[in-house]
Amino acid sequence: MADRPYTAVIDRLREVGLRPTRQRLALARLLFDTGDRHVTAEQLHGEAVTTGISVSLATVYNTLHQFTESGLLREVVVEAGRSYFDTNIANHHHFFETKSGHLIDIPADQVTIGSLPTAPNGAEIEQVDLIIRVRRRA
Amino acid sequence: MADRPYTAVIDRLREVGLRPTRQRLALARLLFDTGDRHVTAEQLHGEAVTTGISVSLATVYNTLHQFTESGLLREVVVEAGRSYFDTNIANHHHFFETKSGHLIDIPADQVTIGSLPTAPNGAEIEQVDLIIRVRRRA
DNA sequence: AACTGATCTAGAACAATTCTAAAAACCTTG
DNA sequence: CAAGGTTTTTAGAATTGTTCTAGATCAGTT
Ligand SMILES: [Mn+2]
Ligand SMILES: [Mn+2]
Ligand SMILES: [Zn+2]
Ligand SMILES: [Zn+2]
Repeated sequence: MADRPYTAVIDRLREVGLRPTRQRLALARLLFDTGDRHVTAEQLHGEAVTTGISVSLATVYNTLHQFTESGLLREVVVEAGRSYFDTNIANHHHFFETKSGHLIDIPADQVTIGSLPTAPNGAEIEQVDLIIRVRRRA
Repeated sequence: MADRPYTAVIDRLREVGLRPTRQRLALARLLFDTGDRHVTAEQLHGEAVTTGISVSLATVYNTLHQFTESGLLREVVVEAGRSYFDTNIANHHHFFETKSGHLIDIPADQVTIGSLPTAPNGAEIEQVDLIIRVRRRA
């Protein structure tokens, strides 16, 4: 990843059928080049701008949704007015720190969910979200 | 509950320190007189208006939040742009039908969550939300 | 009935997100 | 390597759900 740092990301986008445009590549690097993260659209847009990447907020939204539909990201809903996007697409759960709005991963093997009820009326389970809301003590 | 249908609701509001005003009583009856329900503010406002109850949307929001703070309701977050209020305050979980936006209760005893990880860094667990997202098959 | 704080209200304001339609970029083809 | 068709990006307007504001109304007390 030293002198051709984009090839991996380019391939990844091609695999899911998304053209590797300048803004998708830049956003992908912000998202995937460091470890797992949980970001909102405005956060990511802020980072891009700070990093000197010129990209519109509309494109950030478009890209986050495209990445989510392609399985590169997962959307986590914990607050009514805000969407988080999670670069960790492995099966896992979350602590949500109500006050700060921080999400913390819980590896799937640290939680045992047994005996799930069957989905109602021939519906199909898409995802199981476990969110543990915590409050930091004063 | 036949000829003095409001006394039960009045007492319930008094217990949590909320004055039994005309609009709070009317909304409480819409919420609690039939079985358990999951409603949004605008849904409830619509119902009130349809039933001939004159109440502003701001009051519906105020009331839902006051009821939630008082423990008469519980808020359920499943979609980024919308808040559901749940009249079932017993410990339980939810199916969420993505397409229709319907919530279906899962009694707590139908799910086994074992071995929860300890909350991070001296934080305190406030609530454990399990949401099973389902898609109805065509 | 008068008083006083609580509550209600219309409408403005707000925050996050989505939409629009025109410009720019991308990729294939000639 | 230019032209052409398609996809993508963009600024700004629009939309949605919710919250705020400040004046009017109401509930409970005297
Ligand atoms: Mn945000
Ligand atoms: Mn709604
Ligand atoms: Zn995560
Ligand atoms: Zn419920």
